[in-house]
Amino acid sequence: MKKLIVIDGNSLIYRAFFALPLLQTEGGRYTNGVYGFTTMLLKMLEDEKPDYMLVAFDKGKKNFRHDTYKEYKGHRPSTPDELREQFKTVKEMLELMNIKFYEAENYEADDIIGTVCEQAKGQKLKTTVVTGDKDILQLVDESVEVMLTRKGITNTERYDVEKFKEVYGINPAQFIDIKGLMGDSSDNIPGVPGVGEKTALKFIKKYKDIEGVYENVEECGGPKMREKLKANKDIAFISKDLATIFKEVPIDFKFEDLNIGIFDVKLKDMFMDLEFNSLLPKLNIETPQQQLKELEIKGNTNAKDLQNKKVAFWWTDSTIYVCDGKLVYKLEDEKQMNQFLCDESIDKICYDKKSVLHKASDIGCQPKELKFCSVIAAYLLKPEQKEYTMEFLSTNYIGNTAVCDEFPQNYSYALYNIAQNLKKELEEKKLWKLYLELELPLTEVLYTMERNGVNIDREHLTELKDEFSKRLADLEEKIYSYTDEKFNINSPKQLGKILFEELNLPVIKKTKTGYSTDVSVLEKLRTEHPIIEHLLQYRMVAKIKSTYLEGMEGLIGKNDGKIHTHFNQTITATGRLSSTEPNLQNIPIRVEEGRKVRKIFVPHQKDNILVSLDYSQIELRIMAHMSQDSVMIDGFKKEQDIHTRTAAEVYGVDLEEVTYEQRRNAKAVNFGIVYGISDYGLSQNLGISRKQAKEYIDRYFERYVGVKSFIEETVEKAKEKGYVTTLFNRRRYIPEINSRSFHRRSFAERTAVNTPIQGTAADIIKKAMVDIHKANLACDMLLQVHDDLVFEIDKSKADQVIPQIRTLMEGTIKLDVALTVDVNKGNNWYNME
DNA sequence: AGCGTCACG
DNA sequence: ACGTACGTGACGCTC
Repeated sequence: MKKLIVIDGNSLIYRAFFALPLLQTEGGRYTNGVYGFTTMLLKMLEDEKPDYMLVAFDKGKKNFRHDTYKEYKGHRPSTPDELREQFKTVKEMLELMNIKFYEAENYEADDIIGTVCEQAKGQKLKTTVVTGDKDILQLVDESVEVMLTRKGITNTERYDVEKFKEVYGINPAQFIDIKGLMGDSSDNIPGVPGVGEKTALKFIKKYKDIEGVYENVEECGGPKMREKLKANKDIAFISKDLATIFKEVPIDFKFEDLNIGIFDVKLKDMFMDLEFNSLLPKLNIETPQQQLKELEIKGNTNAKDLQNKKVAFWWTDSTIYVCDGKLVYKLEDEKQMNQFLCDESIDKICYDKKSVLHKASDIGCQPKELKFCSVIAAYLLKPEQKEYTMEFLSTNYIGNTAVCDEFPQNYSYALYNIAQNLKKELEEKKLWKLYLELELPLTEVLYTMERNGVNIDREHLTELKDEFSKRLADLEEKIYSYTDEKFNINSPKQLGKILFEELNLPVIKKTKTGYSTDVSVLEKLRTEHPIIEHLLQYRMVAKIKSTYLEGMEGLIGKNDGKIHTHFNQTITATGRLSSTEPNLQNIPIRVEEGRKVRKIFVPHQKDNILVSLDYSQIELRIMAHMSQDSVMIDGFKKEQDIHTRTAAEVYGVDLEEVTYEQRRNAKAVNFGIVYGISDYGLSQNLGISRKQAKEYIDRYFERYVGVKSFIEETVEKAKEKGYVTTLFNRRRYIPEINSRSFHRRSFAERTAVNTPIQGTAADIIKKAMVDIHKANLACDMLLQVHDDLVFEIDKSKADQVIPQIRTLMEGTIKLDVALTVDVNKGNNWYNME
């Protein structure tokens, strides 16, 4: 029989407060109530080893009993300040212990306890109520016992039905009749004057209940007593009502939520803060491995055994380990694994949902109710983290480093507990909605895109490769014609030696290790020597050939001739996706030669076309919305070219008069604004002096005062809170925002400005992807390139589907400036118009 | 493994 | 005096 412990929080804290000396920490916090409560709770966990636990608290001073009798508990002195502050501490501690607590408006802790005991009966649980309040004794029955604290805190007396009868000589249910007659001075329940415990017990033993007493009132006691009973009949019944625990408090909970989990690591810190040094050794936060020694592992489990459970699972090559928080089950048969994954009655927590979906697909199954993905949850909490290994998750969310490959079953158990803590923290930080409505559904979209893949025109790839190989050989020859001997052009070290030592060209920039030979340097040397032009060409051609042609070729699927990139959802600190093996988010487009690579990406069926829909100026639109800058909003409302408008503002000319040069500069400033502008950065980008760059920026801020104050406020808020957020509440911590190092602090400030913008843009397109996926349109989503979605669509359906996609993309969120989407289509990713 | 370089948004 | 524009990934070289 499973065991439930219900604790009367108010009662225990009060009792501890008055029983113990007024303990104080060095910092002046009062801790005696917390200390006594904690000691008791730890003792209960240790001695009773319950399966479930719950703590009930009173809420507010008033409850429904005041409606019938407004003097109820009227004589109670108000809670001392030294005690009041301790309730909050206890609740914080319970959070870290993963122990649920409840309070309900208009009810007392007793009523919650009564309600829980009642519901526990339906679950066939053995319940122990821990309290210092004798009123609770009325709940004692075959399945409920009460631990009553006596003097002190941990000194208790256990009341089951037998014990109760022995002490009082009546049934526990009759306790309220006793109370009705004798009243309770501490609760200010009046009762019948002149009737004490002895008399009350005598009457109730004889007549069963108050009703019985009044039916036979003429036989009771002497004439004086009869007089009092008759005169106070109403009071007696009201008193009984007041003493009766209400068992139908509307609280929402499931017993599985009350599972005893693992203490949060932070509990140790809390104990140290509270100076509970004597309790620290008791805290012995057990590792999953230690606990697993006692855990039964059921091999060759049938998936049916797991129905209706909430579980976490860990999938190794040939085995799925499933844990329901108590037991670990082992699924070794592929058919059983399949059934388990597809069973809609099983709530599943996994480590990495997207890889589970892929693995499941390999055994021909579409998992259901994969409700929790630990890596995604951890990513939203710490997006700047590089990896979310099990080691990371267990040290950070259950305070344990002992999970290891040697015992894969431990992973399922650890995961079960990790997930509870991740969820809790997501809720605390208001990230749950983002998680549940955006990131988790997006995982399925990304899985589908990865499975779809992009078809490749192999023949054309070969042609391009030949062409670029020939060009590379020509360039190589030309480069060597200027040097004494051949060298490795791809080696920056060797090239630096040739340029700056053999050809004696001026050194523009240095790297940590030697001369810099990057594009910006070569561009400045262009007029100095004819070799430079060829080097620039060589670099470009070599890049295209190695990265985009040869690199791509090796990743074409043998069976389907397609490329299946991996969209990683947990890499970027801002919320963007990333793409690897291959990276399809950086296929060349800006320079014609590179752009040709896009010709190899083609539809996989001849009646299909590729369609790309991209958000126009999404980041600047978000900046306009967030900053509420009137000039920027005006530009977008009038559908003006944003860079031209900026140039007109900054140079003080009409829109029509803006020159190409002015627009180019304005565009660079606009980009800079989104990046968290600096004069140095702008000067590098435009190839101008820092002084000049600073003048541009100053002029910009004169015209765009809303943007200026938005940037200042954003930095200010980051300094205050330590993090920044997007419109969808995605969060990124900026720890260095208060650094004493100018360099680190400046970097942090730019990050603080850029992240809400870039992150909101990421939120928006992610939402669009989820919406499009849900709409089940006649299209295959293939790629996402930050502000761009690429689809494959049947030619004959394109005119119908494209507007549907566009409407969804433009409608993801209502900003103060409209979101607009441009459409391009073609028979490959190059020919798009 | 870390660096330099360069492709994209 | 400081010395970078924001966010990524892949390649080749060097150690």
